[in-house]
Amino acid sequence: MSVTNLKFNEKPAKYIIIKQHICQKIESGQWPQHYKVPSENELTQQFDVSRMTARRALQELTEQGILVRSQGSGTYVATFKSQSSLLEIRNISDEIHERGHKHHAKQLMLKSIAVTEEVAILLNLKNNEHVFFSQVLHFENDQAIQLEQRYVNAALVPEYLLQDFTQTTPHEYLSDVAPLTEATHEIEAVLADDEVCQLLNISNSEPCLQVKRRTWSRKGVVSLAILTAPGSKYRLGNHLVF
Amino acid sequence: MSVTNLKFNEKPAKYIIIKQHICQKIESGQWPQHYKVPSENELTQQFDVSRMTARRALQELTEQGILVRSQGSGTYVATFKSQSSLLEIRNISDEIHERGHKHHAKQLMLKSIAVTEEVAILLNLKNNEHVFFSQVLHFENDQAIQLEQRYVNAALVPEYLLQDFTQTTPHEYLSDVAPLTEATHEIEAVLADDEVCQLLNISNSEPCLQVKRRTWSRKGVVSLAILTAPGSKYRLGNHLVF
DNA sequence: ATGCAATAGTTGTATATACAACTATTGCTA
DNA sequence: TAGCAATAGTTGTATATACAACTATTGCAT
Repeated sequence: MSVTNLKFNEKPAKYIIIKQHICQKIESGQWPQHYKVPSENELTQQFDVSRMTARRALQELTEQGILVRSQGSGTYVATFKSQSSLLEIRNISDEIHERGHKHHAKQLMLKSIAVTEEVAILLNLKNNEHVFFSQVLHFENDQAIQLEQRYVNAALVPEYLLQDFTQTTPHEYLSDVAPLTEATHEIEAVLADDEVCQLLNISNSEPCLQVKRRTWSRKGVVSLAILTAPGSKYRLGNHLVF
Repeated sequence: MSVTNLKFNEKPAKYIIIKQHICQKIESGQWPQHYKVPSENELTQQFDVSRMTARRALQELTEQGILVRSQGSGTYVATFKSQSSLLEIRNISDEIHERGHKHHAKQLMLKSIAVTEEVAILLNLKNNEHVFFSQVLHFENDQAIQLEQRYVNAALVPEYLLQDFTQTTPHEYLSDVAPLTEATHEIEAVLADDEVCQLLNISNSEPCLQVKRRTWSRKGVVSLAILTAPGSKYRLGNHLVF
């Protein structure tokens, strides 16, 4: 959660000092997740700066994912501390689209099931609670290239919203009902199980990229999506190194 | 390269309009890479806004990686167009460190070799030109967990800088000589070849995450690093979904 | 107690201004 | 011609201000 961007022996700019102060509070644990940080006006007084300078500190930390701001309400410590941003990976469907390939998707099922132990942990549910489970198979030029398995927390999402996942990403169908605040992802190289191999028409020795995406609203974990894709290369972003 | 963040039928804010205008120029190809975009003052006049508003547009596009700014010189279209930021993956060494595991690394070699065809393409060299090649094996609690193979463009980096890669990332050893402006990454699931399997002490059926990182200076591609890691899970960042 | 209106507080957008820091060019001088 | 100084232009930091948009609370009226 480093903030400094300056040479030695130079006094950092005021907005940098405020950023460092806030980061220190968060790193030390004094300001936990969801803690309401001082408002722009309070920082203005504390650090004897103009509101625009205090604002700049809050805004940059928000862009870094460390804080979350809400107009009319305040600024809060984000649920997960930000991490150094070195790489980016883009939304897989976007990537396919913009490469000019012909993309379509087919929803194989949508039903209510009892969660497995692993899914229960990731969705923060008790064993055997029910979730909505859907499978969507994505095609590129009529070849299956990615399987999406989505588990949606039934307690947080009304059933009538759960219909067609072939075109929608979570924030598209949930934004009104339960605003998503964050998403976490885990990426891993795996060998798919037999069922997935069959759907994707690959052998069980072919390495696949697997992305587990969890989306959050303020009420808890809303959904878990497991994306499995063989052979794909993903071009990652191009942040400036410094 | 979408910019909009607003509801339908609402007039976007002025700084959003300027961002859209710039994005449109870049997307259409009218403003190619390294094109010098209008200065803050020029945008101020063109759009009849204050300098701070024009500045905000340029600054946000810079944070998105679409533009690059240089004090005293100007603002330029970045080398690679930015992509929608949905995921982040953090620097692998950082990740290991912060998990509290004991990490160390061993440099297996450093020598000058003729490039293979694939490396030549990625480094933008001709076949059989020479590069510096190093292999660094990373350990976590004395177990090999990642192999880093780095190819450095000899024409852009003086030899005396190439010594110990076990502790350094590219921008640490290159920042003075050839400022790195950008880094691109490709991520893939692979099966490692026999040599790599032996170094990492894994079987040749174990899927590995492989990240290819290319770093750039203004003079061209500086280095290619190929990171191969079996079994690892990488926690990805937590950008707000919206 | 419930519902609603007013209010205070917070973030969002926008302007105008000033000076500092840095870069690239111009033009002069040796 | 080569080197240096002055200069114009650009981005960086910082302040002061105004109003808009939104939220949460307070307090009143029913």
